[in-house]
Amino acid sequence: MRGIRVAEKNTAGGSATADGDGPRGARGRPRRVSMADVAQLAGVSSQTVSRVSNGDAAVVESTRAKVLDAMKELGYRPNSAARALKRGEFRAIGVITMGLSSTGNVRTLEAIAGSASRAGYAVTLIPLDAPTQDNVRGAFTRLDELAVDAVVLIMEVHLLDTASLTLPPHVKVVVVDSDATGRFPVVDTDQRQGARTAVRHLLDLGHTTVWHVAGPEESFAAGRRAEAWEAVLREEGRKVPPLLRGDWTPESGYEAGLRLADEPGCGAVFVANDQMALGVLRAFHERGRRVPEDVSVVGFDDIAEAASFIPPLTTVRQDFARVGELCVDAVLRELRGETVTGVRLVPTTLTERASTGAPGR
Amino acid sequence: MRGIRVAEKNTAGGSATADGDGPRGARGRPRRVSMADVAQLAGVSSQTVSRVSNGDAAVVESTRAKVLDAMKELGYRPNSAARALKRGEFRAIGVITMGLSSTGNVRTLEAIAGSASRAGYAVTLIPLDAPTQDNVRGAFTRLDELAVDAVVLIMEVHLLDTASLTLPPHVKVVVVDSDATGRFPVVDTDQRQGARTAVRHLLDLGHTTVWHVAGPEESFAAGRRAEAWEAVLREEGRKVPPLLRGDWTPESGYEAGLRLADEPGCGAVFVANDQMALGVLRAFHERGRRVPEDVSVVGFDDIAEAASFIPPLTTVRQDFARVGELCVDAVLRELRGETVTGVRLVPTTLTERASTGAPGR
DNA sequence: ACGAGAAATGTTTACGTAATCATCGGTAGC
DNA sequence: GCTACCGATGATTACGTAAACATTTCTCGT
Repeated sequence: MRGIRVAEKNTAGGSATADGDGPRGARGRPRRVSMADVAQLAGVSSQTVSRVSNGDAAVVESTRAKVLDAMKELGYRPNSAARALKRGEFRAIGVITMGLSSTGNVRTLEAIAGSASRAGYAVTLIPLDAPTQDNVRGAFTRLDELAVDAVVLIMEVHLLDTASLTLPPHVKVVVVDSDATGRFPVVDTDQRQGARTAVRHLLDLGHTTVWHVAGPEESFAAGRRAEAWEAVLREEGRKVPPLLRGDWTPESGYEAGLRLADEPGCGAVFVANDQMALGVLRAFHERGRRVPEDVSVVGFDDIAEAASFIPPLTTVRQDFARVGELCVDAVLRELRGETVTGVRLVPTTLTERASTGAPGR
Repeated sequence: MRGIRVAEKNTAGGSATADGDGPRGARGRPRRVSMADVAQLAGVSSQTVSRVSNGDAAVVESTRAKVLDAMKELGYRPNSAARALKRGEFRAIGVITMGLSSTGNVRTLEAIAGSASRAGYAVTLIPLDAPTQDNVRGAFTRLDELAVDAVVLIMEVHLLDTASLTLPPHVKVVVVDSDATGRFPVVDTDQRQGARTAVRHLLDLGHTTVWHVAGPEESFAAGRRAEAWEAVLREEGRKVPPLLRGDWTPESGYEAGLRLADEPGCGAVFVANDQMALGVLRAFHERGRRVPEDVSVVGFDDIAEAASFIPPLTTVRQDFARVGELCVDAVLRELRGETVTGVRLVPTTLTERASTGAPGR
């Protein structure tokens, strides 16, 4: 048993209904306790029970107490299906993600769930097995059969572009990790600012230029980070080395790292995420390129493991909690009927650790 | 715009209702398309629409076609709230987790979401900010206001033990990462088998004994892994070194690693998860203890990063996908009225990489 | 003391679906 | 040709809640 009990009705004694041992349906199957049951026991109308249940109406203290007692005795719980039907809203937010493998998605999801919960909203997870357009289309098609009032899309932009999606008219949408389509509000980490900070940090340390291991081409975030990297170098009149591209995985970072290890002029690398940075560090380690003595490495994300890499990784910390908060905020505004547009960017902070240092020591 | 359109009603021309421009509620507010609207357009009763919508009743082909056409023209979508109210079930599974920071929780959640989706069930995420008993109690209290038919608890056992929780009587429960309380079905990775495999692997390589960095005391999984570690050593008549304890984080692994680095007799370590193993590897690296030449290290989980550690980590792979699958399976059985009891254990596999080798080279 | 007005509570109804029962038309058996 | 039955479809109703409207009770100013 271990301390878990199943709630029992009528624990306080006293029969709930006059005609037997609790509420029963047509076929004698025990029914859940409804407002009518509470109303009967409390000697009030079911509407008064409703008012007490929703807290907001004017009910005199003595009546409220009677109703609350009756609720407690019967173990009354509002039926959310009936509520949703009557109110025309579910108090639920759907989150569509392409898998939970990436730290960013997960942490954003977690923050959304937290904020939503605090606002009295539930979060329904709508996973996509594979990032195919068919799957995306399918998710959108089923959207209005799903019990959600709004949807947060955590998705790379190319899947939104190309699929000709049909959105149910009453479902509100907020997009993360994508650009402003003009139709939906967008919340995202300030990718440019983060990438600029990383590159400038390396230049400030005295490196003549900075190499870049980018994320996949389809990724909006990867594109922005690469753009900002190049922009800073050009602003500062530095040579722009050829760009290497990975797919966010440590393995792809390792591949890129092997190639960088063979570049004699490579003294500083900005890697587009921490997982790839891990691979880069391993490649450098295997090739005898010391970090940070020979090469400095900066990552992006600040995953839980980054502080324990060899060496501990200097990286751009994303504030996923804030992203999630803003998503929920935008969703709630939309549900209130406000028109929310534009892009809200969440700033990053540079976490300096041991993987960066001055060149040529 | 980027290819996203909002669905329009009546695209095929032809007015939906005789009296105006679409269905409207009492206050003229546009209403969602209901069965009645479809029925009117198709010239049948709403009951027939229901039958078509649910697919299972005997409807003649010509009638079905008429109804389907009308549905398409009006853009009809079933109202899940009304459905849930009528059927008395939500077709939704709640997942209660203590945060999504641990890889295991996330991957189990992901697998649950996938399996549930395939079975036509939605997944509602019920996050707990902090693993306090108040929070757990609160989640359980709100459970039957939430639109779920069943709940999967991914939670360390001590929180279940000590909190005197009250479960709504109609909500089915399945537990992960916990022991058999006798009340609920349990699904879990076979912690013992996994740990035994890890320890035996090290002994088979020729190590005289194996040290262990365990997870926190409150964790059921950590306890089982430590027990199995000790059991194997005793079975084999080996010396049982003192147990070190971490809290699953890389930092705690680093602390343990520093201490192990000072133990001259330590040639093999079984670390209870990969994140702590990362910390151990860093500590060994800093202290000049070569892995695997001087010390062998085995982890547990096989996180995405493990293959890119320095050196790549030999670790026990958990089959989270299978765990999620079995959770959903158990939940669905319970919902069908079957009585599901006992523990279902999912086997692990050892992934051999470069962090283990024969001793004393 | 009386009536206006407000506050508290009750009554009716609709939300959209699907189970149940009723009805209608056709068909096979005699 | 009549009845018994079956398959297809329609009509009614309940699920539990909350909005809208109705009624009752109380308070206060004159």
